[in-house]
Amino acid sequence: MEVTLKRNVVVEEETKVGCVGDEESGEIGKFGGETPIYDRDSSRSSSSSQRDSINNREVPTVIGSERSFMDASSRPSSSKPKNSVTISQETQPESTKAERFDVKKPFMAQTVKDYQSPQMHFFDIVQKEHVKKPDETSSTLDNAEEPELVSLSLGTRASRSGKEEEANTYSKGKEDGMIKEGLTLGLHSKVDGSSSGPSEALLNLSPDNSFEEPKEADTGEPWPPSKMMKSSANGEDEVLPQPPLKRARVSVRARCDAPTMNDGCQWRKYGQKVAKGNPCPRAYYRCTVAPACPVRKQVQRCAEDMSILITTYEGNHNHPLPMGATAMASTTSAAASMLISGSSTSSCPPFGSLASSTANLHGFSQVDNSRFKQFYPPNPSIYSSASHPTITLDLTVPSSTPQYKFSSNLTYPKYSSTSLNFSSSKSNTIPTSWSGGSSTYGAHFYDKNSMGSLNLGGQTQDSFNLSYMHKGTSQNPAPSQHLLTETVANAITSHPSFQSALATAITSYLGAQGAERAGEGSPAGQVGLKWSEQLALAPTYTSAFTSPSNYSSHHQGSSTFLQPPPALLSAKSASASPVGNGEQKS
DNA sequence: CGCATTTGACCGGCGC
DNA sequence: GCGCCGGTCAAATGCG
Repeated sequence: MEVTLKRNVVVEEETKVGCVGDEESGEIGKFGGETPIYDRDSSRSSSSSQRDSINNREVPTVIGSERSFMDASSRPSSSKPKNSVTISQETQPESTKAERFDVKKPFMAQTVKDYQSPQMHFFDIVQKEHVKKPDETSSTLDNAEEPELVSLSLGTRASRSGKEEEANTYSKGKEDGMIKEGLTLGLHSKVDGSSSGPSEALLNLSPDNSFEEPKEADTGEPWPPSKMMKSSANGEDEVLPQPPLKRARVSVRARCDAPTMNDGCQWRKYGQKVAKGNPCPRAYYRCTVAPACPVRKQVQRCAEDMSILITTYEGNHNHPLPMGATAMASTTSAAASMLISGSSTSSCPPFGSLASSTANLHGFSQVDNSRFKQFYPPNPSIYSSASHPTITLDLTVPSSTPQYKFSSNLTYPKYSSTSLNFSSSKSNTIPTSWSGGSSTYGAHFYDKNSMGSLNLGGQTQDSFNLSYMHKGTSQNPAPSQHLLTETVANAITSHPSFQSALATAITSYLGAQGAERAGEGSPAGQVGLKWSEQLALAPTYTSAFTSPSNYSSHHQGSSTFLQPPPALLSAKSASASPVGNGEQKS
């Protein structure tokens, strides 16, 4: 939470990637002068210190420190169902928070407004589509909608039941809020399709889960392959006996002094361990915004560069996200969707035809490998564990102004990993490029939706992967980085998922900086806000990506659309199925 | 007193 | 089958 994504965001896969470390947890604390996250004693003290730091520093941040959320919003322990998440909540800030948010409140309020309208619009569109194409959109979608939004079940099989239960549980708790959630869920389910339904699409990193998880609701949780296999077997899914994928992960590298990045969600630390590849201890957090939220995150310092904090997200939120959390969630979800669609898709039928997915993978992987390795040398260890497809978002930016270049590097054996590198050399200022892309994309997005085809993913991906990636790879096996960059940039631009990911990343990034600066009193914060606003301005795009946490669920839904949920929509649209996992959606 | 964090133990997957 | 390793659990601890 720290919020301070100061500059760079580097994406990496697992923490393993870059870190070499030397230090131990205690040392980590050194960073930032902050409390060492890992260090026990220090941590405690640190915890307090962290808290303080968070509170104090982060204040500027939109959402607030984790802790603040914890306190403010429902705690898991309390298990009280949250009430519907309403915008007001977003603002959540309690009295304490209020202080923090003073500056931002106005912005937030406005932002919320901005989002609402678009979202509403979005929902309408979605509903229309469903109505129009009941058949095509998987049955699941229909299901979801029909009853109440609540039913996430969608096409997914058994897992669904379990998931639904959780979802229900969760929703039950909130009865009041239920409706919204229901919507949210419904959307997700629709969108996601397969996915785990309940959870928000945003974080739905793992397609797999979505299908498989029988029990828990959460999709987020990791399923052992065996389980997955079983479930699949039961199910019908198109899921072939593919090797079970574990949930996709999205790792974000950012420079931060704080022990953890302030992503707007509430997290509770449940474990810490030293991973083999990195001396720096890895901290395990689980989302406490909702009691049953399956989302987990791993935080680890990069040994090489202690200032770099690698945060890996896994799972989908099954609850509305706080405003602050939206950006990150969107980013991660988008990245995940990309990953899924691009690479791991195969595992997830919903995402697209296997063939397409496979093609994507290959293309993607190739590209990455050949070209992007440059950016990120493949680290064998990284992928080794690879049961988890991982996308890395690199937020480390050398210059104060975030530049973005995308490099996707995939080395990937089983799973491709994609990294979005904002730090790269060529840079377009985010705003410029982004804005252009976003707007364009947004238009695109809606169009498609309006058109009724949800399969952004299918076509998009194909086009994206095949066209861009392939071109790059095949045609230009060894293009200069520059070419690569351009190619990638183009691809990204065209690809919704990338865009969304980029947008969110940028947004979050700016927001973070802005927050910091704001805290500092510098105008920069405003800039960040403005930036967000700009994004918001584009109704389509905005709604999808920047929507406030409250809308997160909605947001997800929207995002889902944005991202291509593949096959479901397109290829499989005919079939009922799939579940769509819409998860991915960004 | 309540709660979050810490941390050792435990579990399951994977490779040899 | 064994060991390694990642990830999670849960009792203990300490803070507010």
